[in-house]
This record gives sequence, C-alpha cells and structure tokens, in this order.
Amino acid sequence: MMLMDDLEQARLTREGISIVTTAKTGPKTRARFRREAPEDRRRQLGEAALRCIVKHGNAGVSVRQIAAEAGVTQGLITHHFGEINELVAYAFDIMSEGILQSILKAVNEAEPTPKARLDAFIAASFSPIMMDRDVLGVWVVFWSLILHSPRMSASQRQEYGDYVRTVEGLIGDLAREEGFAVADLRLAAIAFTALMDGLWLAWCLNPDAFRPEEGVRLCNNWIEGLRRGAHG
Amino acid sequence: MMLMDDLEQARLTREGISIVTTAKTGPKTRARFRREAPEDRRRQLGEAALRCIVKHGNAGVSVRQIAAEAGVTQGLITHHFGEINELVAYAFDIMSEGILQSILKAVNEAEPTPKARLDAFIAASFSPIMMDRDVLGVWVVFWSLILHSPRMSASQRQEYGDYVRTVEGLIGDLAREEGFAVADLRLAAIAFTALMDGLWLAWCLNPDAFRPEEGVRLCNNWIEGLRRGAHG
DNA sequence: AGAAAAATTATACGATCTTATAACAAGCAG
DNA sequence: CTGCTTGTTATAAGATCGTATAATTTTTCT
Repeated sequence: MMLMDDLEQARLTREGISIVTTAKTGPKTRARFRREAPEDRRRQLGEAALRCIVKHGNAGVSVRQIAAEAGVTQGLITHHFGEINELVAYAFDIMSEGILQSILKAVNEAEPTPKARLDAFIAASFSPIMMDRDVLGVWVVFWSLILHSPRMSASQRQEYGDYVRTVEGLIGDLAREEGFAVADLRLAAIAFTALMDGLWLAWCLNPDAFRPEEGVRLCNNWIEGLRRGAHG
Repeated sequence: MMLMDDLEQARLTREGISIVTTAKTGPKTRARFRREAPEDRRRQLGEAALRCIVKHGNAGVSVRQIAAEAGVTQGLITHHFGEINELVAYAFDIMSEGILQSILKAVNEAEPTPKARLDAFIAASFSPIMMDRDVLGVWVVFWSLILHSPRMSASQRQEYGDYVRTVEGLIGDLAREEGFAVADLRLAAIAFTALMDGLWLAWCLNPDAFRPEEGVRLCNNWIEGLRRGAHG
C-alpha cells in the first residue's frame, strides 16, 4: 500500500529479553518498555491498525493483532482508546486526512491556473498511489463500519464534506476563468466526485476493465460536458 | 432491505420440543427436521446469509448465525458448502443476479424507445429498492471478499461485464436514434456506470448529501454532455 | 531524592468462532 | 416391508476475541 509508505516508521521490536532473563534472574521479570506521549502512541496504534487491515481485511481489526503489529500489549489499546472501535475510527481519520493532503499537495504544486490545478487534482486521483487495491481493501472495511457506527458516520460526513468543497472550489474557479455557467455548483461537485470514486472503485475491483489514463480522459470528458453547458 | 423482500419466505422455526421432551421421554430425543433437496437447501442458506449480513455486517458472516437464521444446525453449512466462504460467494451470485434482473425488468416494461428505456434504467437505479443502505452493507462485505478471493473475483468480473454491456447498449441506441457520435462506446458506458455507482455509494454512506431525484438529474446531465459531444 | 501520576505489561474470564466427527432420521429403491 | 444413502442433528476441541483488573515500570514534579 503505497500511501502508507510515508507513514511507516521503524517501529519498536519487542525484545525477547524478558524471556531469556526470566530463566536467569527469576520468574518475575517484566518486559522493558519505553513510555511515549499519548499523542505519539495513539498514532502508532492507528498506523498499526491500518497495516493490519491491509494485510488481513476485516479479520485484521482485532485488539491482539494490532497490538502485536505495534509491538505492544493488548491492554495499551484499551488504555488509549477504550474500545477498539474508537481506534479504528481514529485510523479512518488518519487515512482520510492523508489522502486528501496528498492530493492537495499535488494541486498546490501545480501552476496556479484553474485548469492546471484541476488537471493536477485529476492526475493525483489516478496516480499509482491511489490506484492500489490495498487502499480499497482498507476503505471497504471503513465503509462497513460507517454503516453501523454513528462515530464513524460522523467522521465520514466531515471528510466527505471537505472533499466535495475542495472539488467545488476547483470547478468554480474553472467556470469563472473560462466564463461558463454551472447551475448548481455543489451538485456538480458531488457528481464529479462520484464519477472519480466510481471509476476508482471499478478499477480496483477489476483492473483489467480500463487503464488509469482512460480514467483521466473520462474525467476530462465530464469537465468538457460542463463547459458545453450540460449542467446549465 | 427491500430487495430481499421478494426472496424472503416463511422459514422453519426450530421447535424447542426436543428440549421439553428430553425431560419426559428421555435424554436421547432429537429435533425433528424436514429433509430438502440440496438445491433448495442451498438457496435457503444463501438467503439466510444475506439476511445475516444485512443485520450484522461482517459480523453476520458466521456459520452459527447463518445456521440459526435458517433454522438449522451448523453442520449443515459445512455439509452443503464445505467452508463458509463458498456459501458467501453463492449469496453474492444470488444478490447480483437479483439486482440486474430487477433493473432490466423496469427497462423492458418501459416504452420501446431508446430515451424511455434509458430513463427507466436511471429511474430504477435510483428507486427506493436501490437507495437502501442495507444493500450497500451487503455489497461492502462482498467487495472485501472480491479483493481476496479469486472465486469471488471471477463472479464480479462476469457481473460487471454484463452490467457495462447493458449500459453500452442503452447509450448506443440513444446515440443512433438522436444522431450524435460517441468516440469510444465502451469507455463511455464505463464512465456512466461509474457515475451511477459513485452517486449510489455516496448517498448510501451519507443520505443527507443529496436527494435521489438530484442523482437522477446528475445522470441526465451526463447524458446531456454526451449529446453535446463531450465524449466525441 | 522521593513521591505521585501515568503509561505499560501481564493475566484472567467469558463469549464466540471454525472445523471435525459421530450418531441419528428421512426418504428412496428394491 | 427392509435396507441403503445421505441430509441433518448433536457435540466436542481448540483458537481467537474483547474487556476488565491488578501489578509494575517509567516519567515527572516538587
């Protein structure tokens, strides 16, 4: 999962020392540990959760597996998050924010014209970082939770809103620059978002269906329809 | 889950008799049962699986829960499907086929003009039967399996192909009738499918984002773009 | 230095899950 | 009516899961 590479860090490998010393020093030695700021620990656990979900899908959402992945004991998750669902929701926030930031970075590095910025947005959305089945694997787990958990649902509403507003800005700027009209900017942004998400989903489920470049072209065609007043 | 209503049947409620009679007749009484044709039983189990997934999401995919839902014992699932994933894959086939048939029925009941048929297709895709979060709940479980199981992946490829070809036919007929050109019909169908799926997904995750009628309008706008040569 | 606070380990408990296996019963063939 | 096939129940074994609780170590603060 390429998106995660940035986030990954050298993580604490739990020392087997306690086991070795147990025989020597006595039966009551404990594993040594480093105490970390709650904020850091929470993030470590969140990233470990993402890695587990990538590797094992829904089955990866487990206190024991995530704790092992993070190199800590199970109780730590209870301590920092209370119940495991809270940890997963936190992981969802990390993931969402990471993706949006990654795309926004590409947009802001483009030339400051509306067209160039929109192109960068589309290109970033179909870059290898996004066209990754593992990312869908994670997303799918989140979706199923969103449907049942109010906490997750609230996060999703927030992230989706941010995303659509971003698209709204990009499209609005283009329309102003090129002088065409859009009847309902918010709805147009929703449609464009849906088109991109739908293409991404279809590709992840069946990468043979079309090539990413074709996805980019189809998005540009939608923009072309907007230019020609299809949403007037 | 409205789509399931058609499939639901009065199901065997397991008699507690065996427990009661145990005290009277002796310790060795067994539950009475009806023997059914493997084909029937498999379908019953498949439908029970769908009901469980609707109710409990991923957690519903469990031998015990599905067996209880179907009013049989656990061993029966092992007997008919071997491992549980095979049962879920079977449930996926039932579901996919049901949805496509449901939409095609609406299309074929419309007036035989390309425009009317396409309208019916869109309307059916945004009808209350489809705009149901429970349906996404089931689909999400399937997607996660598609990513990991070749068996499920093969089914998905087949269903997706059928779906896109249907859209291709509808759009192609309209283009011919109205006399506009489409450069790549297959790609256009993929885009339109993605737009509809993306809107459906967004709505299911967050029903407050837009109304189904607005979804229909956004689809029509896309068609309007096609008319105006955005995909030429 | 020493005590208080907070992070972390360690462990246990009860529930649920998957799979395997043996016993039983329903329906069909003769 | 009898016996065979197999759908079905019943039960057990072993793994894993979530959460609670107590003991211990690290860090901080005075």
